[in-house]
Amino acid sequence: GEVSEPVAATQWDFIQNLRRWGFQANPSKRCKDLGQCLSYYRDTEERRATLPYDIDGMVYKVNRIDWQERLGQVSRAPRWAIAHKFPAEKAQTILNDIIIQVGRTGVLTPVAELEPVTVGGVVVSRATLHNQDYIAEKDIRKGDAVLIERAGDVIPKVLEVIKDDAQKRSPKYVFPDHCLECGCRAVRLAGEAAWRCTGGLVCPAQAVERLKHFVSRGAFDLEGLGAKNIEAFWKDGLIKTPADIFRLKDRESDIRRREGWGDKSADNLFQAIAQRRTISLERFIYALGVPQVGQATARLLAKHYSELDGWRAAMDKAGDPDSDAYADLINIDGIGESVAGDILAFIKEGHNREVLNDLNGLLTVEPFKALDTAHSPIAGKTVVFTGALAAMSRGEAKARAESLGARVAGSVSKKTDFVVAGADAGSKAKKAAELGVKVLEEKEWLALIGSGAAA
DNA sequence: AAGGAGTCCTATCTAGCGTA
DNA sequence: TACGCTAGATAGGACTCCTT
Repeated sequence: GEVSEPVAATQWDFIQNLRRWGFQANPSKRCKDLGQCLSYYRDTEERRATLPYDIDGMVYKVNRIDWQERLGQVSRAPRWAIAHKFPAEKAQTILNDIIIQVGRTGVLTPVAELEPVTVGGVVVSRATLHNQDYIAEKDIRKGDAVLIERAGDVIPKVLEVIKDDAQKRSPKYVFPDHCLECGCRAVRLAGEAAWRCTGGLVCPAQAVERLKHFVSRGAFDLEGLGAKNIEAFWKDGLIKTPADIFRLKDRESDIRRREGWGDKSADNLFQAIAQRRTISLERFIYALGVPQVGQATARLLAKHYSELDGWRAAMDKAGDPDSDAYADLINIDGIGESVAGDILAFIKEGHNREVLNDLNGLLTVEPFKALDTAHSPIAGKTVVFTGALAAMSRGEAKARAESLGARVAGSVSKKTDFVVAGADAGSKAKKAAELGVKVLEEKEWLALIGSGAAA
């Protein structure tokens, strides 16, 4: 922040002054050379577990502030300070069981149930096993002792099985060839890693996951109706299909009586639902949960077909692979045979047709609106966000950039026009520097999009 | 007032599709 | 081949609202 006079001439005195003024400061030490730095690093790593808070590493800083100023900074990273992170913490535990989760597209994902163990200050009890091949490659079996790690200090990962020759192991894990939720046959298509349940909307797990997707942020964005409530409402028969959400008002008294529900939460829910009776075509298409059709692809379809009725009519015609309608679909930049196949199969399926017809009478789907980007300074540019922004959430920043006609990408490449770096910008800012991509600080970015005035 | 349940958001990884 | 997009995984912190 701003100070009326320099706080100190050195980093060390700066911290001492802060302490004198009553601030709490992290432990620190003055070192005279690299060796002392590394030895303090090792000391700190040993003390890490006993600290009352989590750290993932430490920072070395040049002590003299006039030297700090002289060294300056490159893009976002100061040349007078550098982080030294601890290696990811590992832990050993027992893999009690392998369970199978069913996703909204029917993908069967194996998850390890672990004997709870503390890794880096956090109790881990589950970890994804990704797919059949992952389990086979590491020869993971029920009851094994396993080594786990929190990758990037967040996601738990099973690294390897710790083999003990004396120990008798359970038989090799056999991946199920049917869905454990609905009993339907499961298939693994050639060239794919995943097994899929063939039950479609008949499978309760898929039906619920589809509903969760329908109300999620990028889709209908119904606050007050998250994953837990969808499950509960489904179980109690309040919501079986997406259209039921818009008929919930008929069951209002049931909902107000529910445990954990008061007037405030019920009012909020009904208000959110009422607001979403009108929705943009791109959100509507995304909400359907067609495999391989995420936000970007839904937008392409909305843009190309403009209106819901037009899109549905075109998809019906495109069922014939020799039709012009099919050629038109395939010709959309970003849509190939595989994606088109999933869309057409979805539209053809009976349950999905019922859902679409049902929703038709309950909702107003707005035609696609082209953006007015004539005066936008960032129209057509590709931007990547990294680090934490102070002024707004990542989602908000993304929406703002997109509403101004920019594309928001997840990783930095040669095609990136600029990177917006918030606090703690990491590898992406580094990559941008390597590629010579322009890096904007948050302040510069806000100035560029003229956010000072905007609400 | 405190505690708990639910939601939202973010981080990272694996895998497959589509385009240039 | 490089890159963007989509999907499906787990955990934790901030926040809101309900119950006790």
